[in-house]
Amino acid sequence: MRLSHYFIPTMRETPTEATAASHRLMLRAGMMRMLSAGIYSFLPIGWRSARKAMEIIRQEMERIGGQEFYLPALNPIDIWEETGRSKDFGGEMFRLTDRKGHLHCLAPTHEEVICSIARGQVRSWRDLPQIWFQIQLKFRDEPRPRGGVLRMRQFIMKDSYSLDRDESGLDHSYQLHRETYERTFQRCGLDYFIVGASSGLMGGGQSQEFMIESPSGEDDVVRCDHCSYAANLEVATSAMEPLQSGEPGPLTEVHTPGKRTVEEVSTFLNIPPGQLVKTLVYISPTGPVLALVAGDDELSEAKLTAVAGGSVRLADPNEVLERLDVEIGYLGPHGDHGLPIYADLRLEDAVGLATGANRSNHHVTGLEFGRDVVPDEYIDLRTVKPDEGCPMCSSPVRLARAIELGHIFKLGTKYSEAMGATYLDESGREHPIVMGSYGIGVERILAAAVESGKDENGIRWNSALSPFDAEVIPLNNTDEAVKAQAEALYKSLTKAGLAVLIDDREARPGVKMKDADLIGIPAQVIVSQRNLAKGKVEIKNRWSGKRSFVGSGEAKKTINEILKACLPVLT
RNA sequence: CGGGGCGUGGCGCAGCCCGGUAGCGCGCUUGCUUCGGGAGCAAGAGGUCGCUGGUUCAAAUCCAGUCGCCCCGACCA
Repeated sequence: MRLSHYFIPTMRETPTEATAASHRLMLRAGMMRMLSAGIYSFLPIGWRSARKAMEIIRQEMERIGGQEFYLPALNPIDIWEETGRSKDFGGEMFRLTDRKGHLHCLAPTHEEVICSIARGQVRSWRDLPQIWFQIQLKFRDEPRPRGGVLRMRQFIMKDSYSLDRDESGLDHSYQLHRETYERTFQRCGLDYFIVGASSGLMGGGQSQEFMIESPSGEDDVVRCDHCSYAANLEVATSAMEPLQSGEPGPLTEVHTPGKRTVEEVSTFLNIPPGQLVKTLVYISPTGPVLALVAGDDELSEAKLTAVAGGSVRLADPNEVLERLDVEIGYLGPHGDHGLPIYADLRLEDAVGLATGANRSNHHVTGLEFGRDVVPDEYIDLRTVKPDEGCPMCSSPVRLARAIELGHIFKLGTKYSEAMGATYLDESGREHPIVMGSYGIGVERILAAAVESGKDENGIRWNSALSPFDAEVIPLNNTDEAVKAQAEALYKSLTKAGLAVLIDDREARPGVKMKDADLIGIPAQVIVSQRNLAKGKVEIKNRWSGKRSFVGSGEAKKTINEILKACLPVLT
């Protein structure tokens, strides 16, 4: 392609709204432009990279027998009503009405469409297993799009679905995806890691996320650098020390005027925060529940969700007052509230604790688990903090920000049961199809690659995702000899099968070199009077900055060496 | 949803308090010179000051509303 006629609107200055590094560079390098919050247009070089990422994904999916579909983004709302997810997604789903007044939505994911196909066409155990995938637009009305391409309202996702006859089939399909995702991200050159995760709105069982560390990320992860333990903060555990109990004693009410928070009560009563109990009221699908954690711990809503049987939200102060007749800040778990009680593991057998007295301006001391409070269940409810012991090896863990690149789920039969997607086994008995669901964010691959390869001059693409293999740069194309050699190189390299860009613009050398570094193509072929006089062609490796001076006949070989050096390898 | 910030040529910004000719840098066009890390000189083009309404002789500027965008937060009793 000729830069004189190819549309790459680079920017010297960065639009103010871009704060994430990948966002800034993708705008400056002319890869994309924003149309509206969370909605971006891909420009030619951005789209070339996106296509390369999608092609890697496609090859890896086909390698495990995945079959590519192209499913509708516009869905009748009916299938979403069948599974109850119209309600679950709520405002996050774009909805519209057709001219006949029928409700539709723009699909945020495609389990329902897959099931609607499967229930009509998959009849027999002989039809299973299947792996169906697509690379398609997804629509989610995110409350807060951000980070450029990192959280969008319209984005490209590779989503695949496995259909199996039983759990062991699902295990196998899940494992295939796990392996193929590893290959995919390795081929994209991303330093990913895998974490155990909560399955959120998708429902179902086991789930893992493929993450990459980045300050622009939105997920908090716990990582151990000593062993390989890694987990989303929502579900991470640690080798936590048991609660340090206070002195055992009788339950005693104390006057604590105006002291509501753990900090205030702790200071006022001169009791360490760890010997207080936080009593939280959550609204679960089955009604309000009490959740208890130590005063110096924070509750993980994801963990509570797992035991409460559905998404939970903190009750607001008025709800608590109406329901329990206690002001928040003075709530305690003792006394008969008539609600299910879930207590964090650290509280088991703890004695001599302080908590609210269930009466305004009063707390109690001497609270004893087992005597004053008998929780329905002791479970892990707390959020891990930095430097706590790794649950695998006890070394201190650290917290990091990460971008979620992909997510794999074992769905089970949630959707197939709701939508009647069943098959008949050998003995003629009907069973729901056992499903898995697996996603990869295509734009996030690009953003992650840009972030991890960037330097102070711009993007450094690896060969796998680079929009072009080489850029020929005639530094002074008013010089006929320079121009002639550049053109000759452009033609011969292109003929040799490389994707070549030539900067044939009438621009000054500095401009061309700055733009080339910004765009980040791995090999730069610099043609100039200076090099010509020496009978050499200059080839710059964008990653290392190293320049080689070779005869024009060796240019292709040198470029191929650079491309090879910049090509991620499977480990 | 809550808080904060910002909307002025393609991009980055000033002007707004204190109402009166819309300005700067980059980019763009033309010419000449220049040509290895975002050139110099000269001459140009380009703006309903987000939108609506109000106050006023007069509004980018003051007031009200509205839309859009960015950042932080989203209840831890």
